[in-house]
Amino acid sequence: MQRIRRQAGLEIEPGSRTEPGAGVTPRSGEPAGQGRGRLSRGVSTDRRGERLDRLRALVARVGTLRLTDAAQALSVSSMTLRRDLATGDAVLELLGGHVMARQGKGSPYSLAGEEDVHVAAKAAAGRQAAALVEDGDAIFVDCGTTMPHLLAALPTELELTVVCYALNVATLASRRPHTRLFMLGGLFHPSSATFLSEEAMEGLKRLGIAKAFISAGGLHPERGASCANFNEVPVKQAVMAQAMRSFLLIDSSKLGQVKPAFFAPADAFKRVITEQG
Amino acid sequence: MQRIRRQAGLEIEPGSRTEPGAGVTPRSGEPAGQGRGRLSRGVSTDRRGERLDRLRALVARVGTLRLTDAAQALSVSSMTLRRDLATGDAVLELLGGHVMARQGKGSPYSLAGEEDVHVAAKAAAGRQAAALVEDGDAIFVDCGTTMPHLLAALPTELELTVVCYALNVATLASRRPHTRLFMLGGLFHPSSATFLSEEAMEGLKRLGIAKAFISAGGLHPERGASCANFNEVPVKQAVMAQAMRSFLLIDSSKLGQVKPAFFAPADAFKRVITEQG
DNA sequence: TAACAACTGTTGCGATATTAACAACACGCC
DNA sequence: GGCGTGTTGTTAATATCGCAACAGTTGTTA
Repeated sequence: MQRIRRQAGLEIEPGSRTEPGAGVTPRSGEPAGQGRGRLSRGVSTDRRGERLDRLRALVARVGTLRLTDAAQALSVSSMTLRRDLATGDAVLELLGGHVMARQGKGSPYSLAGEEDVHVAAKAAAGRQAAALVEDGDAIFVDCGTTMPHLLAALPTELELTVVCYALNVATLASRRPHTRLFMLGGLFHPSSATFLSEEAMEGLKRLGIAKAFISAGGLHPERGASCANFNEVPVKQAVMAQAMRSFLLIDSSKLGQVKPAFFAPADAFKRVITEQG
Repeated sequence: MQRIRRQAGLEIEPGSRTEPGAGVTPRSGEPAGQGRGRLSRGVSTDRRGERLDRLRALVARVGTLRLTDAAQALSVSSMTLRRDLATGDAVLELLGGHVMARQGKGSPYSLAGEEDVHVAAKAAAGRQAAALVEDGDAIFVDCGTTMPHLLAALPTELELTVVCYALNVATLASRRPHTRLFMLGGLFHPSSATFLSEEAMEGLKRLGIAKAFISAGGLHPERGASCANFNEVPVKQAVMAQAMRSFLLIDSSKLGQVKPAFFAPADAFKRVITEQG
C-alpha cells in the first residue's frame, strides 16, 4: 500500500478519506458557469473532452497516477473520471484503479503451452546474447520481439552505443543510462515497427559497429536466414556488411523455417544464438 | 470487470476461481528439481531471476496482464510473483493487480494550481493547433511536452503524414491509423528526447511539409523564439525553411520568456498558437 | 415558466487486490 | 540423518476497486 501511495507523490490530509467535496456543497471547487453543451455533438464547451485533455496532460507528465488522485487534481469525483474513461479514450486507459497511457497493442495472445515456451526461449536467447556484449561496445540491435529480451538482459552499468531502427528497441534503449543511442530514421512500417529510408542507409556507412544482433523469421540450413518483410532486407544486409561480427539471435522454433525474404546465408553469421547455444 | 478480463484475452474455466494449484499437491506443475541457490548471491540457478525474465518476456509481448494470469502462465502462485516484483525490478512494475513495463519516469510532481493551469493551457493550445490540420496534410511535429496534446487532439479519421524527430511524438503517431509516419533519425538527446544527425537534415530536404508546428521555450517580442537546447536549432530552422507554413505552438506562459538558443524571429511564423489564440 | 434531457455526485454492495502470518517443502551443511 | 535456512503456497483479515442505482443540479427546449 505504501509503495503505491508513495508513487503518487502527494498527500491527502489524514482526516478526509472520502471524495473531494464529500458532503459539502457540490462543485464548489470551480467557477461553475459558462454554459454546457451536450456531448453527443462535438460543439460548444465540451467538459468531458476538457477533462480528458487535462488528464492526458497529467499522465504525460507523471506516467501513472491513481484514479482518486486524478479526480482530486481535476476537482471532480472519481466516478466522473471513471465514466469519461469508459467512453474509450484513444490515449488513456484505466487499469486497476490507475490511469495511464494505453499500452497493450491489443494483440490477442494465447497462453497455450507452446507460446509460453517460446517466450521463455526468447528470454533465454536474449540472455545468451547479452553475455557477448562487453563494456564500451557499439552494437546494432535488429527489430522483432526477441530483441527487447536482449536489452533487458544487458547489465545497466555497461557503457554502450546502441544502433537501431525499430521503435520498440529505441524506446527501451532510450531509458538506459550510460547508453548512446543512434536511431536510423525513415518511413514507419507498422508490421515490424521499423523506420526505413535511403538517408538512413547512407548514415549507416559512417557508423562503426562491433557486434550486430540480427533477427530472423526462419533459418534454413541451405537457404539461409529469412524474414517476413522485404523492406528489412537492405538494412540487415548493410549492417552485416558493416559490422565486425554478426550474430543471428533467434529462438529454436525458427530453425528449419522459411520466410518470404531471404537476406543472408547461414554461414554469414559469426554465431547463431538460440536459447540453447 | 468484463472490460479488464477481456483485455487479458484468456479464459479460465469457470469452476476454479482460485489459484492454480489450490488445495491440491503443491508445485505439481513443474519438474521441481535441479537445485536451488540463494538469492542474495547471483550465482547458481536463480529461480527468481528466471521467473522475472519470463515475465518480462510476457509483458514485452502483451503489454499488460493481470498478476493472476501471469502466475498461471508461469505456473507459480500469485504470491510468489508478488514477492518477486516487490524486490524492485528495473523493468517491471505491479500496479493495481496488473503487471506492466515500468512507465512513470519517477519524476516527482506537485499538484500546485500553477502547474495544473499550465497543463490545461497546453491541452487547449494543442486543440487549437489541431483545428488547423486538414485531411491529407503533411505536418511536422516538433519536440516538447506540448506536442502530444496536438496529436491527441487530432481526429483519428484524418489521413495524415507526420514528420517528427522526437521519440515521444513518434510513439504516439505510430499508434494512429491512417497515418504515414516519417521520423528523422540520429543520435539520441535525452533532454529533449530527440534524434539528430546530418543525414536526417539531408533527408528533410526531400520532404514536402504543408504545416510545421514548432515548439519553443520562450517567445520574446523583439528577440524572437528560443529554446533550451542548441542542438534543436538547425532542425527547427531547416523545417521552417522547408515548410509552407510554420506555426509556433506554445502555452501563454512562454510569452516574454527567453531561453539560451534563439532560432527564429517572431514574424517568421504564420501564426502563434496559444491556448487563447 | 415548466418539462425535459444530460451530466455529475453519492451511496451501497460485490469483486478484487494487498498484506501479514503461518505451514510445507527443498536444499545445504555439519 | 538431523537441523537450519530460504523459498513457496495457503489462509485470513483488511483495504480498495468497480459497478449500478439513485438523487441533485444545470442547461435546453417547448
